[in-house]
Amino acid sequence: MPSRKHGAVELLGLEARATEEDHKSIRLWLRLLSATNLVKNEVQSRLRRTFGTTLARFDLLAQLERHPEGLAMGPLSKRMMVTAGNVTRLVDQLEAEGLVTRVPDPRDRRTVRVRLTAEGRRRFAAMAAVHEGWIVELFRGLSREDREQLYGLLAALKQSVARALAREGGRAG
Amino acid sequence: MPSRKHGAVELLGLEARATEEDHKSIRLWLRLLSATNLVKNEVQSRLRRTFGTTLARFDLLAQLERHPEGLAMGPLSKRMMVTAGNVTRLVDQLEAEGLVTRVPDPRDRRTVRVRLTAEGRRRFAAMAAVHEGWIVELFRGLSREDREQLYGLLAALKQSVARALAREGGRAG
DNA sequence: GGTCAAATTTTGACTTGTCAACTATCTACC
DNA sequence: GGTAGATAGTTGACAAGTCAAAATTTGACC
Repeated sequence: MPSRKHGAVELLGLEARATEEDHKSIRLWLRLLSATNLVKNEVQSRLRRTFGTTLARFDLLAQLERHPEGLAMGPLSKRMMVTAGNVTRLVDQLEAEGLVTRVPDPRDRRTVRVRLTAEGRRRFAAMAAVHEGWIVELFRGLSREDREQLYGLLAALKQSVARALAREGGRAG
Repeated sequence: MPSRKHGAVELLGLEARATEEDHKSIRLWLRLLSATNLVKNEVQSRLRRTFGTTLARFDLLAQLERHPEGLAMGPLSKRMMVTAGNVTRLVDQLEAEGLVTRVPDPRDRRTVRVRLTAEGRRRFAAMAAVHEGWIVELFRGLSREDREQLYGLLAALKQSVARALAREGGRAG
């Protein structure tokens, strides 16, 4: 039966191609992770050497700087993409250093708003300027078009993940 | 002096445009970080729920799987992009679980080669198949062209960072 | 052949992160 | 207005990461 044999060969071809595509997704993910780690490790090490601080603290200050009215722990942890328990302790430290304050919310006594102090704003501004220079330098090898394409593709990736999680969530909970 | 005034306006325009581009680099970096964290947090949580393991251990096993002859601590830590001190303790745990072994190198008694045990190979294979499915699903919303473009742009980014570090290293060390 | 610097791994002290359990408060409903 | 369940934050136990200092071995040079 030549037609059956032909069909089997085609099926095998399809399967091989699918597997090939799957491996490509893994390689893409590994490359995404390693590119990010490359930048992150470098920024981390420079923040430490130059300002004696960490990326987590810098990130926390950056979030607060964009919200002068302050942010509650919950939203703050969402924006930082870490758990609330982690943020609690970061805020403890930054509060002890005098860079942020906890302001009780009169409307809801469960929540606290975290705000930059004047000193925190001053210190962050100094670091942010230098930090921006580092990033510009590290990304300088990409053309403006490359940067814009990458920016767009990362948005598409975030959407892709969000949709996958929605499918998952719709099924399970 | 209209020409001088005109020049000043042009200069201002250039500076504003430069600052604009700088901010775009920062936004690109933040988006890269958040896209990566999105995937990483999800994979991390699934590895935990499904297999009771962590991304660090999974990654370590994955590196060893690609090197059946074993890897010394140094190269292993470079590939995982973490410090050797960290890898020492991860290997301690995986060795205690019977998934890897430390093999002394007869050529150089300072180094140890870390290898997968049969059990380690078996366990990793089971996890890797499921893991690949997760990644494929999370990246499914990107077209094949998008994935290939992203793959290329991430390579360009890694090169850009490497060149920036080389410039830096050439100057400082 | 001895010494001194470089390389490899480990260890200790610390920060960042997770999860699960706990406390306190709020909201909705009876 | 009292109770039940959801929501906000903190805490404890632990995993994963950092750096710097120690221990051991190697290699090169005099």
